[in-house]
Amino acid sequence: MGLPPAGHMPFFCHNGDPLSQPPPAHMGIPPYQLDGKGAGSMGLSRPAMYPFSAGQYPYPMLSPEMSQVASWHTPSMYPLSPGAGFRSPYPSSLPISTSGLSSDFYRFSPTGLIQPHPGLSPHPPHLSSHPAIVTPGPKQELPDMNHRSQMDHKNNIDAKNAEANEKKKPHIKKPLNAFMLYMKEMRAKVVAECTLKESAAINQILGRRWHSLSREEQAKYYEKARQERQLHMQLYPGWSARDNYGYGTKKKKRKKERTPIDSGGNSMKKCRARYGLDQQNQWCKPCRRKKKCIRYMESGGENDGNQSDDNLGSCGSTGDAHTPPEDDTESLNQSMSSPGGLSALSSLTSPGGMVMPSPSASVASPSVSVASPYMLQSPLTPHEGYDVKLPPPPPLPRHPVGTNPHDANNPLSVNQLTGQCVRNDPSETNGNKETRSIISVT
DNA sequence: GTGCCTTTGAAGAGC
DNA sequence: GCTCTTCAAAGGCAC
Repeated sequence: MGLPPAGHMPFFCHNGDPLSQPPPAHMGIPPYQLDGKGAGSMGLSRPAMYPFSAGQYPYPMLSPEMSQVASWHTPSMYPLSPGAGFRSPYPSSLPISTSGLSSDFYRFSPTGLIQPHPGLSPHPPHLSSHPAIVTPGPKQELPDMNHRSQMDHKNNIDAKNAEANEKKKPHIKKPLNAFMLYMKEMRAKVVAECTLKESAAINQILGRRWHSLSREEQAKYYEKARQERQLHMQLYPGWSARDNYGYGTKKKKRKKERTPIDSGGNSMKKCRARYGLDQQNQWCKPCRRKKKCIRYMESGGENDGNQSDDNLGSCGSTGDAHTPPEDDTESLNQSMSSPGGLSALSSLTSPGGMVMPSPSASVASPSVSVASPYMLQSPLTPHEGYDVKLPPPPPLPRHPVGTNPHDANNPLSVNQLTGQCVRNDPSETNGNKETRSIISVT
């Protein structure tokens, strides 16, 4: 059959090295990004794929510095975009164009300024063909001029068509969020660098890279996204995200249905319920990211649903067949019943260990996250206080891939160190994909 | 031809 | 206020 699920795909670059290795610790990954899912547990890494020292990071483009150069100092945001018509140049007449905004704002083309809302007036042809601003929707059936008389006879039908056309008004897409902007920018690079073309896999890589970005770099994307939202609001004042619900077809997503455990059960607790607001640092990463609890935690054992969920970003290597999510961090804590030992371990292996003692630990609070650069600008976000009162350091800091002691791919991983492990031969895993699904680290 | 996958973030609806 | 759902991009894949 075709490709394995993206979550189980080995992500290789041409040289066989794992993709998206996070930058070395010295490159300044904020501790709050060293969460399990975003880094370690996503496990895109391949077995024993950390031959390079910090200074030998094989992918310069993966380093925040380089990505920053590529991203922020190039006039065009999509230098690698093959399609010439991908985005028309943003008109210099727009004041916002000088603010460092990406060309992505073309999606809110200046034509939108002329026509603040597509529902108010017909779109000019060039706009209707614009792929990013509004999608043309279903193919429009132009009346055949030869049948005009017949059409005249069917004015009522025309009226209905008009109504239908009105219903088919141009689709105003949502403004891209920070991550989407980042993805658009970096996708081409990842595709060019790697053998992957499948977007699901690419997105996993980009998701990890996103987490490996420095706070400042992410903040730039957040700022761009914020500006894009503002522009979108200006262009389409009456637009609501709700307008796009159910757009196109009867498309109905049911992504999360594959986790039957969500159906309920006392054994499943959410992070919030489990740890409470006071200990958000122990929440799993998605919950922290969302600033709310989005994930059910199973009290014991694993299941396919969880695994698939936890395996996000996994390269699908043997070692990552069970990549411990951040939740597993805790479970590991419990199972080992030796926080001290873990601390020592993490200090051995994780930049988190290096980061935590940092005086800049103010950012160590997961809640401070990056995630809200807005917080830096606006006090409106409900995250005040996290800066003020630092929670005690989490029992086990998050680890970027390669430093996560739980990561079987890490030579210093718990598995490796404890000998519980896991096949680490990339050639084997590469040659026999079937073996990947067999491994389950307990 | 259509939906899914996969990521994060934003926003709306519902309770 | 919290939770859930949908959508935004992207392109290969499955049905």
